[in-house]
Amino acid sequence: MASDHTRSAILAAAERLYADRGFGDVTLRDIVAEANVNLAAVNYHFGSKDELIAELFVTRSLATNRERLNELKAAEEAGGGRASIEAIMHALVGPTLRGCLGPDREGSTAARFMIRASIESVPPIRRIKNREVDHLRKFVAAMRRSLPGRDDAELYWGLHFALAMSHHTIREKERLTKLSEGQCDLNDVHAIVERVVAVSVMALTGGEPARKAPARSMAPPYGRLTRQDI
Amino acid sequence: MASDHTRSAILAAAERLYADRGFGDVTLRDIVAEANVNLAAVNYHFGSKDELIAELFVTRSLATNRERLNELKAAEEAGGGRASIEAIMHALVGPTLRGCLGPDREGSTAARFMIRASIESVPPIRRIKNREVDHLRKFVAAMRRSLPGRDDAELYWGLHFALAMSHHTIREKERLTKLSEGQCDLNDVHAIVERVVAVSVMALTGGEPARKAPARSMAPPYGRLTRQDI
DNA sequence: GATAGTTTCATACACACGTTTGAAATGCAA
DNA sequence: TTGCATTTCAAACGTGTGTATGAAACTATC
Repeated sequence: MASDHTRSAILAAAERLYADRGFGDVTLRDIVAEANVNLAAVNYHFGSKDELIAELFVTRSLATNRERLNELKAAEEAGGGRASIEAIMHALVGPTLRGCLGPDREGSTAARFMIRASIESVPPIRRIKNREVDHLRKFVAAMRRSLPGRDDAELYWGLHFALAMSHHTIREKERLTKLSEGQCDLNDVHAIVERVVAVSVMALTGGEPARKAPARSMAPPYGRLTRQDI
Repeated sequence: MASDHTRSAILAAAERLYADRGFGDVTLRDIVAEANVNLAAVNYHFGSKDELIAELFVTRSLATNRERLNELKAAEEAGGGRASIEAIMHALVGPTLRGCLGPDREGSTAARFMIRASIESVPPIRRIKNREVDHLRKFVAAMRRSLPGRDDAELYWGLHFALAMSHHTIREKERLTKLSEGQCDLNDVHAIVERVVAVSVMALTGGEPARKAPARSMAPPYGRLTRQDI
């Protein structure tokens, strides 16, 4: 294996191109040209185009999910096993929103890639997203601890709406900017997170406002992926 | 032109197939086989595959938007030029949710097609959706009349979140059902509409609950489309 | 420095796709 | 019927695609 140079070059080039032009418009030939490697290298290193896309998405997804769970764990420990519903919602939507809208450290190709993945929904990515349910159950469990009296269905709806608002904001940020003629500030990620959390909490509790929480971000460089799930 | 038989058969077959298998998996050859017409007929009648898809989507979109504006107008007239914010949100999300989730009259292929269009986001459909901004401005205007003191940005965010919740519910209804193990009832469209409206209103006003409104639906049979916009 | 394993490379394969073509069929008016 | 426009049809076109192949280059171990 030696240096992994080819492999990493393919991953980086693919992410860059997909981020810029979308999945539909990028061919393997585009990718290998951008990466300065041979066409056959993709199938040699990844097996197929779909597996390449899957690996890109899984890597980024894992990072986000890890962040989510870290925040959740931290919030629960700080609260002696029971986090506030605000903190839980924060852990749920914060990493995704910051990862896609935030000023992320090493250039925003990872962010733009995830936005694309959120918009275009190509088969290999859809397959991975469908496994996200287990991940979300951990949040439902935390919510149940935080709001013990609540009907479970209410918790699911609250979670669902929180994801709705964060994903839709990511997906349609251009449209919202255009519609509002710039009056909605899509650059202040912190404010957006607070806003989404506030509405989510209202949806769950039926009133009273929200409060604060910390900040982090996504996008590691690519290394070899130790095969695991989302 | 005679009977339009071929044209309509293509539209019906295409909508059925796209609804069932998605845009990515259906070729022109599949469509003409299903419609029992010749391959060249598609290009003869529609010019290209993309124009066929666009026509399908525009037809259904127009119906929904018409319904939205009708409800909005009715609400504003009933209120003497100023509708309640509940009624406005209702007019915004009701037709879409009923159109995609409701038990619609003539079989649900139109509904399933619109769900697909909401999930897959193929280029000709994206192009059409981008023109929807003008349509939404009418709702912003109504909201401004209904909540005169509010900052415009707040109105845009409220509208944005309302669309987020309704679209995400349509797009992810399967996942929500799975996640909640059936505890979230995705069949009771009326209840869903009320729920989305309630949260939207809370997002806009910061508290107090919502109230009721009427019901209608989409999905006309296909006739020739008098060329117009969304 | 020969050998075995890994990686790269140019090239070709196979084929599914949207579109085009030009002729045949059909419909319609005079 | 004749003539003209519309519509249908079978067939092919051309190209862009992911993938497969088999030889060459490289690397590391003994």
